[in-house]
Amino acid sequence: MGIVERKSRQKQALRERILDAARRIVMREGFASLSMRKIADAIEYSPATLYLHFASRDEIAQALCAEGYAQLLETFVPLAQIADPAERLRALGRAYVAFGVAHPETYRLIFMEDPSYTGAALGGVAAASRAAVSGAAVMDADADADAGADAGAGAVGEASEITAAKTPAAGPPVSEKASLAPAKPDEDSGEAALHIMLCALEELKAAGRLSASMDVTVWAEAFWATLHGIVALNLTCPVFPSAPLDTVVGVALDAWLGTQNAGQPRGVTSASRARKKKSAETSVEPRVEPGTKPAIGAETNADTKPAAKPKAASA
Amino acid sequence: MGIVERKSRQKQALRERILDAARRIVMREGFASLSMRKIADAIEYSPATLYLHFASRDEIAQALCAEGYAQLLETFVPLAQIADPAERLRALGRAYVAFGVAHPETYRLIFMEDPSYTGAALGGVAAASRAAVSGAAVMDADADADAGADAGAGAVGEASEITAAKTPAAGPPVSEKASLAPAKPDEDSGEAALHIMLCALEELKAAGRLSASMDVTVWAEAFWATLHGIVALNLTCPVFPSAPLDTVVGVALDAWLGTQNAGQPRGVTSASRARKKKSAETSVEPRVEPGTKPAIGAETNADTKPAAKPKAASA
DNA sequence: GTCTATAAAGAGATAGAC
DNA sequence: GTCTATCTCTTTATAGAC
Repeated sequence: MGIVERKSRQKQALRERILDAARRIVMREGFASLSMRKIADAIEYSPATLYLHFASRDEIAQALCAEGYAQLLETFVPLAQIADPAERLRALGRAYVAFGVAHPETYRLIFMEDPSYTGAALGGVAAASRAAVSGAAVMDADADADAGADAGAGAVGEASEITAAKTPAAGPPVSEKASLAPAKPDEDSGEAALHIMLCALEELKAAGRLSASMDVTVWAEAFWATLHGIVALNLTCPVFPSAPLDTVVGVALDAWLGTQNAGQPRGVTSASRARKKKSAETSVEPRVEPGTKPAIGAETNADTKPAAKPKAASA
Repeated sequence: MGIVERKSRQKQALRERILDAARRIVMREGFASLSMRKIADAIEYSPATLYLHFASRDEIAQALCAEGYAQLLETFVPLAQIADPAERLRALGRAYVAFGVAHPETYRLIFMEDPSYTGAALGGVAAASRAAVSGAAVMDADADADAGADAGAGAVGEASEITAAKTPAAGPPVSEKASLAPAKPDEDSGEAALHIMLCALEELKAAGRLSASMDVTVWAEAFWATLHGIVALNLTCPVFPSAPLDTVVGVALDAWLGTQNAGQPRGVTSASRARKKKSAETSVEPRVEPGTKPAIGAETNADTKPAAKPKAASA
């Protein structure tokens, strides 16, 4: 029986190579210019071979999307343990923007390209959010969010392994993936990511720091829209952030979460912070260069913004 | 000389027909599937003819963008006269979202497609905004604004000229072009539209209703990003507004402009309004069906959301 | 499983006749 | 100015040899 297993492994390996190549092409040239031929060339196989592993270009795109959602979720998980819900939301917001800026083409693919891609991983999120809002008490949800549980450890530092483990398609080694659920790229990581935000919001409301009459889901969607707008404009509008992106994000967070700096991590008064914080601001997500002008943080494994325009198909 | 004029007119007419056809195709099938051949078929000319009027597909796209910006500006102009700056910003925000929802493919083309398209009409906006912030007093520009004159006929009244005036990059005296500025699609309507918002913001600050230390430009950009995010998610994310879009927009406006309903047009208290206003809400822009579930207002000349996915090029 | 070869469709853009 | 005809290039996807 070892033979079939080996073959299965080989097949799986080629599948991964295909996805790897596809991911690289998307990051380099944008999703629009991803083609079966390019993938085939990149992995030095014939185009026909790809169809033995994926039924169509679209299926590859879906797989890439799932990876993207998982990747985003990974940046969220370690932040889920921040105690203060407002501060946690701030961190999540910054991480979200940082993710979009660091992986422009991935973000584009996931959130700005095709409704069917965006919807695929978010299909049940509406239902999920409603469930969270209605029934479950504030904290019960993080039962599945084991990340936050043991995270009782230090600030952000400890949980990093958790996320590291859930890397993409860690497939074989993961054994019981249930415990590491958020890592699986083929799971609905998108919902999980939004769920983290929703939970923080619930706590915020429970703490009385959000109008009791406010519909949490609506608030969350509007908040998300703000973050998405910042990322999207940043990727699409060349003149968008005339000020450093950090500043814009800060203003937005202040608008949504109030100007209070209840949390400890930042030591600037809200008033002075609102205007020009380019210097003192320290972002929460790892590896952010505070002084960077336009980007929030981009060095790690970042998609390079394609020089070639991501148009449909130019001659 | 009448002959050359006639020929010029005919040439111009064909140019318009080309653009008309292109616009229809974009609205029906999305920009990605706009091709020279389709345009040629639509107007019953040969593809080669198109190249006598436009150097490339890209040039046609640029022209469509300019039209789109002008269209957006037109919806802004009548709102520019709303006296209270906060209320004006609310109206502008709602109009912006309504425009995006009513003309999804146009909005996509202008703000979500290619940076070069988005940047073309917004090139100088950063500089312009800075100029507005620094030098000119809040109201000074309305001297030369006759643009709103004919437009102002309708609903909101008299002051529309004010904003219309500041349309172009203010730099060279507006003189003759200013008169018809908002209508001309080939002018930088994009800047003008954003400028209207910027002015309202300046007034808001001048009225002391915005933190004096706040950088207006940053605030404006973040505010814009929120609106853009709402529209963009609405167009791209199938599950986005779980609540009526109106509600989400309302929450966002409350977050940015405070919860006060200083203006008169809406008769709901801010508290009750924030949660479920699907019924009582009356939007400011014309022709808005209050009861509509997902859309803010969509019947007039709306792009139909293409059934075919606006992907790159599917087989 | 993987290949070569190719079908079928579509794109942008141009040459040159009229 | 307009057309026909065509070049060149790209794409997804499949058939059938090996």
